[in-house]
Amino acid sequence: MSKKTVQTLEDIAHLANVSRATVSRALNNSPLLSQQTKERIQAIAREHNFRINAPARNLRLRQSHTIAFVAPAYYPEFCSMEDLFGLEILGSIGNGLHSLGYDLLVIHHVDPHDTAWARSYLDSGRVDGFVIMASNRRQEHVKTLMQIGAPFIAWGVTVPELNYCSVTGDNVTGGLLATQHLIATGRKSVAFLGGPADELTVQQRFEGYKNALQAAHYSVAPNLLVYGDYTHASGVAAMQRLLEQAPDLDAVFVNSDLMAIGAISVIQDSGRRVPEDVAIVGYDDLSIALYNNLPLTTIRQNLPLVGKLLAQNLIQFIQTGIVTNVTTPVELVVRKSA
Amino acid sequence: MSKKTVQTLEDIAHLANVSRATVSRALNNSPLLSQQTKERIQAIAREHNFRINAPARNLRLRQSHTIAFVAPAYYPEFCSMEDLFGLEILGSIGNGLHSLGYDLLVIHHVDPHDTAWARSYLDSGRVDGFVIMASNRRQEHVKTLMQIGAPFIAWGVTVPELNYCSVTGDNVTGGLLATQHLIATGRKSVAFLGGPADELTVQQRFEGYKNALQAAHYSVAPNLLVYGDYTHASGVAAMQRLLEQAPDLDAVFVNSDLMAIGAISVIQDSGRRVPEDVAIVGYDDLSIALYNNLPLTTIRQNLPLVGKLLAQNLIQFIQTGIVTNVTTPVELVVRKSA
DNA sequence: TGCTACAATGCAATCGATTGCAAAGATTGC
DNA sequence: GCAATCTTTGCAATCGATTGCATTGTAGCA
Repeated sequence: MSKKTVQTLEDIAHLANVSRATVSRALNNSPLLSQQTKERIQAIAREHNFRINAPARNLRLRQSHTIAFVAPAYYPEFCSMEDLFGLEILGSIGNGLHSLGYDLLVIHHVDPHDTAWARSYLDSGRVDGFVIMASNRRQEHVKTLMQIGAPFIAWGVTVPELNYCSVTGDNVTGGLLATQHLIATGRKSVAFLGGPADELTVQQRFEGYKNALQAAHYSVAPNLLVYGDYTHASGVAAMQRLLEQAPDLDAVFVNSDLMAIGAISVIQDSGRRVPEDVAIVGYDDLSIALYNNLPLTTIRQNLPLVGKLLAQNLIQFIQTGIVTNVTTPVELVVRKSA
Repeated sequence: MSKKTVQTLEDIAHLANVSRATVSRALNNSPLLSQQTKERIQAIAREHNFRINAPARNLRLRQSHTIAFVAPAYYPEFCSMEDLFGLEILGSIGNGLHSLGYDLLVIHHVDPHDTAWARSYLDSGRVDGFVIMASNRRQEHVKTLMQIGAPFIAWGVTVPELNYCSVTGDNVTGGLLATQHLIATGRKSVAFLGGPADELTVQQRFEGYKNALQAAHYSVAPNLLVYGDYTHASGVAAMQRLLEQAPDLDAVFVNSDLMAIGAISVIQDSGRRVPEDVAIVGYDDLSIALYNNLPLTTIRQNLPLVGKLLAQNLIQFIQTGIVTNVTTPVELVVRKSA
């Protein structure tokens, strides 16, 4: 348990018989040094297990090499789909950042109207930028961050007229794949249980749904359309409405796994069977989709890719100012519910 | 979007017509300053929305005010109960740390045999300590961290003979509550589907199970005992064995929600109904327990409290060296499966 | 040999907050 | 009135890494 004795550049400098400056250049692979010297010093540093002091470096360079993930507020008694989704995505962001030499800080933001939190983290030099989960409900965040000029990237469809980095799933294709699958398996009356109707995300999924129906010469019936807010409870309520409006439906494309699970319970309570009488396709492929008692057929977002892109593109923006808006692919995962 | 002009102590010092030193003391509430001066300076700082520069402070104080949460390795294709549990606990740790003025860094640790990661974070001054999820399988981590003298706190039963901080659920009571509930609702043959048999956690839950049985004058039958590894798949396998060994059981106390869900599917596939024919009690009360198609009766760990304690006690240890080992309460949550 | 050009390295200031010590000012006691 | 004491504040060194500029050393060329 010997305490580390080689802690600073100075220490390495002594060992190598050079100056601090040279060690610094060697470790940063500066072209000013001869290859030979660099290698010699790097070897010594490695040998002594040298780790550069982050606070000192951050102070000097005026950057923290740290990105904050702004987690949705945490309510133990209320767990929305976004919370679960956010948690599942966290890991892949961490991986992406790590390979770029950045650390991941998690901050729990409570009050969406509070504008001080971002400044506070930025001004104090603790983070270089933010990753936020931006549904429409959180557009506030986007606007706040834009206003204070904070570097950030958002998951979700870009708010029109605002120019910022984003990564979003291919919602149109998602809606298309889900609906095509239901049609292909012989369903005749396919309903759409969406997230909030005013969200672009939801409108895009609806477009995919509509396209698939039209391609199969199905009509888009208004009584087959309902909306929730991604939560389990809203899925239950929406499904109840749907069954009243269209008792003879035989399939539902649901905009989240959590709502899908709620919907399934309503359908089963009504005496119908899933998937025999009514087929269900969910969205996101959270772990609950797989582990649900009736494993969910669902649209999988490529979370590892999403996380990697969020990390890479944010850092690119910070370093170069280039704004990127990318769309990630989705795929259909067929399990038991459809 | 005016760029901040008041960035440093120096700036505040000018505004207040005092020196850097005085401003520093005022903000740190030093007793060396008169109350009047402190308030005046604090007011100015607040007014100008001053945030102290973290890297500079960290450099000078040789501490980062940041704690690392060591997340279990992230495998997109394999999501163990511990991963989910870890993710759900993350939020509450963050809250606990935040109220103590600490930040939360998430690090994804890949290789359990790699011993360099901890040193690396510590030596570089990026974090002051670690929170780890320590099941038996991860005892390696505990030993590694002890060896290098890293400050840390672990979730889980303490490894015997090692002296470190820990927080763990009241497993004996958990086992007791679950089993008592099953007995109280008239079950006659209550099985135990545990995690790994060599884990202390599991042994404690078994003790609670045994105590409840004995108090009700039930016998502890060896054919009612099986073990898994917390994963869904292992729950399925274990339940199959159980049904062979004891086809007439009418209740199972399962050591994790994920295994419970697997067990339920096996039971249903065998033509039995849950809870009518076989009652199931899970463990942890993860979100999947609530949202499962058949909502799980389970033992809830008080995650908000757990997170708070992990945060508080780790920081206490860092500051004072006091080693604490606390046990947090659990409660029975009755839903549909038992 | 003498001069220029350039490669390799070192010096020292800098980033911003903290703190031991010194100094200035206020108060008390005699 | 003056020294002694206490309160309040400032000076300046310090933490460790980076980098513009200066310096030393070496090679090339006439």
